[in-house]
Amino acid sequence: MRYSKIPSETIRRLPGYLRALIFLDEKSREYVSSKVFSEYVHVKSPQIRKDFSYFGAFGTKGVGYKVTTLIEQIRGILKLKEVQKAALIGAGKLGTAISLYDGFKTYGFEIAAIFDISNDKIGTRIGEIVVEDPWKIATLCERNIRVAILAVPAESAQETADKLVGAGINGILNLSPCYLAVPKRVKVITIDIAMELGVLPYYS
Amino acid sequence: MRYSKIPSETIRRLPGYLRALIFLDEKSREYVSSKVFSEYVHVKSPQIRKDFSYFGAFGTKGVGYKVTTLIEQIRGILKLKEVQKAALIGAGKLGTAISLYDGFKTYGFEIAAIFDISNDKIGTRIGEIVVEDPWKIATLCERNIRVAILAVPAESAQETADKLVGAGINGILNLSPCYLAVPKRVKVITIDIAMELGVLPYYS
DNA sequence: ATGTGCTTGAGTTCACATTCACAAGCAAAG
DNA sequence: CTTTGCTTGTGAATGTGAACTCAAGCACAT
Ligand SMILES: NC(=O)c1ccc[n+]([C@@H]2O[C@H](COP(=O)([O-])OP(=O)(O)OC[C@H]3O[C@@H](n4cnc5c(N)ncnc54)[C@H](O)[C@@H]3O)[C@@H](O)[C@H]2O)c1
Ligand SMILES: NC(=O)c1ccc[n+]([C@@H]2O[C@H](COP(=O)([O-])OP(=O)(O)OC[C@H]3O[C@@H](n4cnc5c(N)ncnc54)[C@H](O)[C@@H]3O)[C@@H](O)[C@H]2O)c1
Repeated sequence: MRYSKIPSETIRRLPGYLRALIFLDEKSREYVSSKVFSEYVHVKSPQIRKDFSYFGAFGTKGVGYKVTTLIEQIRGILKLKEVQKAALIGAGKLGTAISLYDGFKTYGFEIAAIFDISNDKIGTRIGEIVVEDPWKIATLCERNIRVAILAVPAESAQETADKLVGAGINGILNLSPCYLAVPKRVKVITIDIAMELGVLPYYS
Repeated sequence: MRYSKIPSETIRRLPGYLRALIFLDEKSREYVSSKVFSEYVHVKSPQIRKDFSYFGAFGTKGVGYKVTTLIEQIRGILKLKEVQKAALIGAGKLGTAISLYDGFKTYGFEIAAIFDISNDKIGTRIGEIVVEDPWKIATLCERNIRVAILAVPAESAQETADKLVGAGINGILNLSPCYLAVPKRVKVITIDIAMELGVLPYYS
């Protein structure tokens, strides 16, 4: 069947599916049924089948889904097939940890540029990448970088976001505890680690 | 009116409301209407009013909500009134950044203990806190620590979570890219920063 | 005291997401 | 070839949350 609209919640679950599938692939598992997969991703099996069915029918009845084709399908849907270059703004404590983190490549991201306003940091190397002056953010578009990770202090987050928008970026992962005002064409995801902790005591 | 069930989405929004209200309070704003508040939290105003109304009627018609009482109310609902001590497990790159981060106190959290398995780290100080051997995790309960932040490698995440559960913890913030199996009484929140990035290209 | 303007609180409607249930279908064995 | 057992894919039912609306109510001006 052809679905006209895909629930945003389905999209939100896909990266989690991808992560689990890559894990299964590394374990050389060839096929997985929605029932078994359910254990890995903590999503009920009818939900998993429905999610996949929005994009077509790529399972085999009686057998399950082939892990490698599923990985390819999800990569295709999420546009993660070719490596996406990302910029990191703010090489402080959190920014440095992130720039040295290798978990981004699971999703096809590669940190390709780092910017920081501090003179102590400009010109130094973090891993393989030389830290640049923020005015060079304007060159991101011509360097084919369309995604940015924002790890600057909250006070500077909006102005930096404005620069990024001006540079033609179309996605921002914001790690500061604040909302960013951006044009509709730009997608922002905000992760406030401390804020997430805030709900824990409620459930205790 | 007395509501029997509070939507989980409402609870999820409360820490964001709290953050914005604290910001307004610092700016010495005394009252805020749902319309104005809407701009700060990016939630539509009828939604905001409904969320608050689940817990009672603490607004004033024609005027809005008093910022300070709202802060107290939300702190009460989320059980954030008294300071909650938290433990950090894993003093690596990410763990160190987190332990030096002061944004947790907004929500009444204070990192009160740090554990790491590396001999190079045990006994050293991060900020004011001395890094301890993980076997001491068992003492958390008697030290009145009920919440833990998990920043160990993914391979060790489950075993560490088991130790934490054994120590009587009832909330875990998991920063590793994996699911944790825990008893129902323990609430786990997993934040996989890289995974969140995964949806960005889809929306480009 | 009365009117004006604005905001809350909540019942109702609407939209979206999850779950259910089962026919359809493949694989492997007999 | 047929049977058996399991799993998919999907319409329909259910559940959950968001949005809309508007009567009720407070503050302040007149
Ligand atoms: N450290 C954490 O664990 C943690 C956790 C959650 C959220 N955060 C958030 O992440 C952000 C960074 O935190 P941090 O602990 O790394 O802070 P930090 O002070 O260690 O680092 C901030 C870095 O940004 C640079 N910077 C400042 N203004 C800039 C600008 N306009 N352009 C480019 N670079 C600029 C500074 O030179 C510094 O190197 C903050 O918004 C913080 O609230 C941090
Ligand atoms: N660095 C990042 O930006 C980043 C981003 C997202 C997620 N993560 C996740 O956070 C976790 C930590 O990442 P990191 O970059 O800080 O790694 P890291 O290797 O720098 O630090 C891990 C620390 O955990 C300690 N450790 C290992 N096993 C332990 C155990 N059983 N008990 C106690 N301590 C133990 C190690 O000694 C080390 O100090 C990983 O799961 C990683 O996937 C990191």
